[in-house]
Amino acid sequence: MRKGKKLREKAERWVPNPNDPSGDDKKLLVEFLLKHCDGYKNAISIGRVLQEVRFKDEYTRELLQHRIIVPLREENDLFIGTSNKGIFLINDADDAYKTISFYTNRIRAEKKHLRNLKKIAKKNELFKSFNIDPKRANKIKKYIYLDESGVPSLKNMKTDPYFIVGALVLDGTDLRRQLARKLAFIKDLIGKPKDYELKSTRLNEKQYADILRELSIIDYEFAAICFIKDKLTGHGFSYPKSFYKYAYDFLINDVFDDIGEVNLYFDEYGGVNTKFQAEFF
DNA sequence: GCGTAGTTGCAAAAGAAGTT
DNA sequence: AACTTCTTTTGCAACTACGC
Repeated sequence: MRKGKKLREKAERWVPNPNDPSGDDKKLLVEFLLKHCDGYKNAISIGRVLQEVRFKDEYTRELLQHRIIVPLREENDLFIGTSNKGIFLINDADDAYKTISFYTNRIRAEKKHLRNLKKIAKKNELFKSFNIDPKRANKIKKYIYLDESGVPSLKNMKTDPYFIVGALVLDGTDLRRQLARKLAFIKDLIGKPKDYELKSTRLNEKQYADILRELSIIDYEFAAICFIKDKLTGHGFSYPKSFYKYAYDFLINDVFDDIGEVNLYFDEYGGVNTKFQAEFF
């Protein structure tokens, strides 16, 4: 409980930037929240906030969000939580959890749409003759991480019936940084040291759920292909090297959209790194 | 299925700042 | 001075979740 108290005290001490024209109204809102909306159980709708607080300026619902609430969320000493009941001041773990869930679900829902649109765009070749502004294209860098499971050989089918290749696609460098930060946070969350190597087999169910929830906020794309060796008839599959190459060709072509610059990261396994990477381009 | 909650992208308009 | 380009302001519309 000590931590919660600390946050509250920080909010009490919070003062706006003196040359912020909305500073006074921000302070009014923070004071109102401290008095009436401490914690998610005391959430109050923006409509009621507008009725009860004597702001200096006139606000609509959205204007209050744009000018006051959103900027306040960039502050470090307090956070205005949200739920379907209204806004409130975050004080303890429950409050934070409520708000994190709210955002996470929202983002997940939007990402579902994003994925579907990308799929449809690809299927219908919408981007085939689409030229992105070259000035901008240079700035978008993609990072694709590739990894496989199993071996690309048809030799030991009983013990090793599948060959799986997977790709993780990240847009831009700041996303990479974001992911690194997130992983550090996750290790902290499940009580592991910074240099701990995350292995899914070493996690219990709760840790698994926590990690998936945290990662779901990051905007990555993921694709994987599973080859069932039993069902493979083509001649080329009997050669591990061409099988391997075919698998990654297939995956990368599927995962690719032809925008911007690409960096490929292969898993170190088998020293294939440079050799195969060279063969793809 | 409808209404209400918060949130945010979008577009239009207005203003600011460069450019020729 | 005229034109263009960028930024800011502002309300609308759309999204999901949830309760009825």
